[in-house]
Amino acid sequence: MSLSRRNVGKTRTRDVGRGIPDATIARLPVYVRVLKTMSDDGVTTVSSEDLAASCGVSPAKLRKDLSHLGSYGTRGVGYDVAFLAYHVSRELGLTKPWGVVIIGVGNLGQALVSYRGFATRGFEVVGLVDAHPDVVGTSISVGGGELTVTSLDDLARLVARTGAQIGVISTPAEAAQRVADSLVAAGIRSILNFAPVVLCVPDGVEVRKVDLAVELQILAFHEQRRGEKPLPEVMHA
Amino acid sequence: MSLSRRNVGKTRTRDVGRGIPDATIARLPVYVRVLKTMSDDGVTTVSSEDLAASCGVSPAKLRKDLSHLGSYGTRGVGYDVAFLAYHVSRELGLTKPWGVVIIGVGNLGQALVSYRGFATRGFEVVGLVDAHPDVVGTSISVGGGELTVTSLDDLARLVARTGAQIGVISTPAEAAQRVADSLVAAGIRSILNFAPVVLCVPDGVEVRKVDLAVELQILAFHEQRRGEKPLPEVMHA
DNA sequence: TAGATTGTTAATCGATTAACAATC
DNA sequence: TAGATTGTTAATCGATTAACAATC
Repeated sequence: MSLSRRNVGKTRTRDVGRGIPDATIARLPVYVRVLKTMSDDGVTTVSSEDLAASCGVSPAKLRKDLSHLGSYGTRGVGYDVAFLAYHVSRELGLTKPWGVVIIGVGNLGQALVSYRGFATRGFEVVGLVDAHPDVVGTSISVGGGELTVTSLDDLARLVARTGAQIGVISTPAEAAQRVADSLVAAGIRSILNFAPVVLCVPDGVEVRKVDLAVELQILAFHEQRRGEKPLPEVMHA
Repeated sequence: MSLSRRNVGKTRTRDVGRGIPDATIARLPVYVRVLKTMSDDGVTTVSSEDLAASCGVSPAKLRKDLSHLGSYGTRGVGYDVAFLAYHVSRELGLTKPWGVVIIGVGNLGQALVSYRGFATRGFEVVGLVDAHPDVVGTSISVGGGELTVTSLDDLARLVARTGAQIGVISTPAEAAQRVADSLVAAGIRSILNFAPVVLCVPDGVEVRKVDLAVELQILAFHEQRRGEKPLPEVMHA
């Protein structure tokens, strides 16, 4: 997490709108998704107990999380699903669509381009960038339309023209830092990094990292631990 | 994180080998990767300060993390890169390769299959599974060889034959829970879930979830916050 | 011995949890 | 009013940090 973020101004009684804990923010998207699904299914009201169960958290944690946003429930009744969905969405900034530029149109990049989950949750891929001359100029279908892959040299113009706010790095590790520098130079301050490298960026730029192999390695650790104990009846005799 | 994990047996003076904090475990893969890169670059010794900088953490945190594994450094000198890399790898269970089965060979699934990062970090894709009849029976090239996509009905046999320990779910949301049930029935106890759903699994099964849209939403939140303050000179006058 | 750097301690900070008063 | 459920409080737990004694 960014070192530059601190809880300043703790004097206020209720921290509504400010100083929402990072752990809470990371869970809000889950709440939004589950609430919208419930809403689509025709559910109008839900208790913290039921909503928490659907979200895979404890009711206490859910209520605590929501209390940071304000008071959107009714004691003795529960939460209005649509009403709460709206307010959590708004808090996350999902009322307007966000423009995303994807840099690196290899295997992963192309999978991301055609990932339905982006469009359905408020993100629009507005630009594709690659360094490879063979790929630049190619057309790729995104959602409804088509996008032409741009050269990395044209990134700043692309960002200015499309108003993109988020950059996704899906290049090989070697290229990632250079791409990050270009993104920052182009005015992007939110980066999602799939390359297995620690990026250096100036203060004020937010980087989130997804490393698929890291996730597998954490699973492997637990798997190994599980394997240490069992079969206790056959102690190498 | 799994509710079933607790720090039991705190009586020991040093918790080497047991009770490593979850936060530490999540960082170990980063240390391993950076150490291996350094080792490949011919670096033989490194201080906690330099290694921490390369890993994007503080030196204090790095030393604290490593202290949970044992005492692999030399005071006044630093850490032997290869030696430390080996021991952290071993702790994570990366000395033997792990078999991975990927369920859902759509866009994301195919990107995962051809992701170099798996093989290079100790994971081998040993099975591909899909529900769609058109895809079952198809051959897909993985690393060196080829794999034939199997039907979901044959999952248990596939797992038994290949000895796979980890299941990756890259299906649409609707199919994910059923796939998880099949994986558990087939004996898999480590699942990496890319579908945007909260999976229900029995105790003892470890699930990690990667939700690409969630990462973007967290970025959007911060981006929105950033946008609230600026341009203070032009207060809608 | 003097300088460097680890491994550990203790203090701080943030997140989770359980319990309950407020209130529909 | 009685029953239900939120929003808040206070206690607990775990993670981070800074400082330093141990020791190469």
